[in-house]
Amino acid sequence: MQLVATALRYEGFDVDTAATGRGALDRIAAFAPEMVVLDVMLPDLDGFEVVRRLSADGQRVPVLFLTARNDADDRVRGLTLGADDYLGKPFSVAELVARVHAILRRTKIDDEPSRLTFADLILDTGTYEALRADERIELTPTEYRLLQYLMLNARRVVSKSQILDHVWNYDFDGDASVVETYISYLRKKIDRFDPPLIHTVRGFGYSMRLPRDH
Amino acid sequence: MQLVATALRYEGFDVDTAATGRGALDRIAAFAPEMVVLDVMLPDLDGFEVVRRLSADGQRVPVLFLTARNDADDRVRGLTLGADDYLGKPFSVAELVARVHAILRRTKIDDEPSRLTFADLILDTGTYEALRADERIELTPTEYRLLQYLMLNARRVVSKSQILDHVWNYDFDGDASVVETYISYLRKKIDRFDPPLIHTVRGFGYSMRLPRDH
DNA sequence: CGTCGACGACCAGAACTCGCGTTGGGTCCA
DNA sequence: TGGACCCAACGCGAGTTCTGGTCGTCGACG
Repeated sequence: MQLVATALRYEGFDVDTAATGRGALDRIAAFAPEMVVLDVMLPDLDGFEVVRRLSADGQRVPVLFLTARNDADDRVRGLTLGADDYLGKPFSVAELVARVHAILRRTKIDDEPSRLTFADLILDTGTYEALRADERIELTPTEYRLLQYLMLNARRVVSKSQILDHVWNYDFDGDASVVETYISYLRKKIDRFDPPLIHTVRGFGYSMRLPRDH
Repeated sequence: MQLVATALRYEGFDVDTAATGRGALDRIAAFAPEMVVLDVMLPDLDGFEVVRRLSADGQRVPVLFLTARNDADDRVRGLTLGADDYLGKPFSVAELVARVHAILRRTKIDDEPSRLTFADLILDTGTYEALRADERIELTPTEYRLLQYLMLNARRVVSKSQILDHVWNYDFDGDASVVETYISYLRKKIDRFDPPLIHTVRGFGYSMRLPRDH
C-alpha cells in the first residue's frame, strides 16, 4: 500500500511507513504520529494485535483500519479494540483522505467544518449536496467525489490520471475517458451559472478556478 | 471495552478509563466523574466490590453496569447495590448512549429532553412510542433505535455502516442489508402519512428531512 | 497567409452494473 | 405460539462505463 503514503504525502501530511506489525510499533514509538493508518493484513502480527499492544503500552493514538471488503467481523473487532474508523478495500483515495481528516478533526474536538467552499460554490459534506446561487444541486457519488477533489485542489491543475487515482477506486482499470464524461456531468450541474469554475487546461488536465480575464 | 470510551467521546463526553477495579477507584477519586460505566467482570475486584467501596467511602456517583448476557443474577445484584442502570452485553452504541443520557438527566446534570421531534413526528423516549398525525405508533426495539438515530441526525445523511455501528449490537456480523429492511419497516409505520420524512440518498445512505420541492 | 491533418476534448446515447425496496420465510427467544 | 429479527431473492431503475461522432485547437506545409 505505497499508494496510501503517497496520497497522504500529496495532501501535505508528514508520513512514515512500516511493512510489518513490529515495524509499525517501532515507528510509532519513534515517530509519535497524530494518527495511524493500519492494514489488518500484515506479515507478522495482524492489525488487531498491533492495536492491542499499543493500548497495553498506554499509547493513545487514533487508528484508521483498512479491512477486506465488507468484512463485518474485522470491522467489529477493530471498533471494539478502539479503532476510530475503518475503510473496506478497495477504497478511493478521496475517501481515505476524507476519513483521515475526519479523525484528526474529531480528536482535536473542534467541530467539523462540514462544508467546502470556492467562490460562490458550496459543497455540503453533511448532506452530500452542492449549493450555488441559492440552488440546491444533487450529486451522484462519483460526481460528489470528483467535485470534492477539484475543490480540495482549487487553483491547481490536476491531470486526468491524478483524478483517476484519487476519485476512482484504486483497482479501477478502465479508460480515462470516464473522467471527461464526469467533468461534462459536473459542468452541466454546477457551471450552468456564471462564472464558469471548471476549466480545461488542454494537454494537462482540469482546474477549478475563477476565469482569468485578459 | 475501548468501544465504550470511543463511543462516548464521540458523543462529546469527557472520558477517562481504567482496566482494573483498583484502577477505577483511583481514577474516580482523581477525576471526580459525573457518572461511571462499570463492567462487572474485572481482573481484580469485581464491579460489585467497586460499588461497595465507593459507597463505603461516601462517594455518591451514578453507576451504569455492563453485565454478561442474560445474567439475571448480576442484574439484581447490581441494582440492589445501588447501580442506577445496567446494560447486558452485547449492546448497541445507541442504547449505551441513551442510558448514559438517561442517568445524567435523572441526576439533573444533563438537559436531554424526553422526546425528540422532527416536523410533525414525535418520538417519546420514555414510552418508546412514536406519534404522528394524532396516531400512536408502536415500535419494536430495533425500529425505535433506528428512528432515534435518524432523528438525532436529522437533515444529515447517515450511511448504512454508520447506522450499523450505532444502532446494532456491536457483535452483529451480518451485512448491511438489514438496514434496508428496517428502513422499509419504519417507512410503513411512520411514512404512511404525508409528507415522507425518511429519504434515500442513493449511494450515500439515508436522511431524515422534509421533502424538497424542486 | 491559408489550408489540412492530427490529436485532444466534449457529449449524446446505448449497454451494462449494482444499489435499493420489498416480500416471504426461517430461526430464536420469551 | 407469537413477536422480533435476519436473510435471501427478485425486480426495477439510478448510476456508471463505453462507444463513436463532432468540434476546436495547433502545428506543418504549400
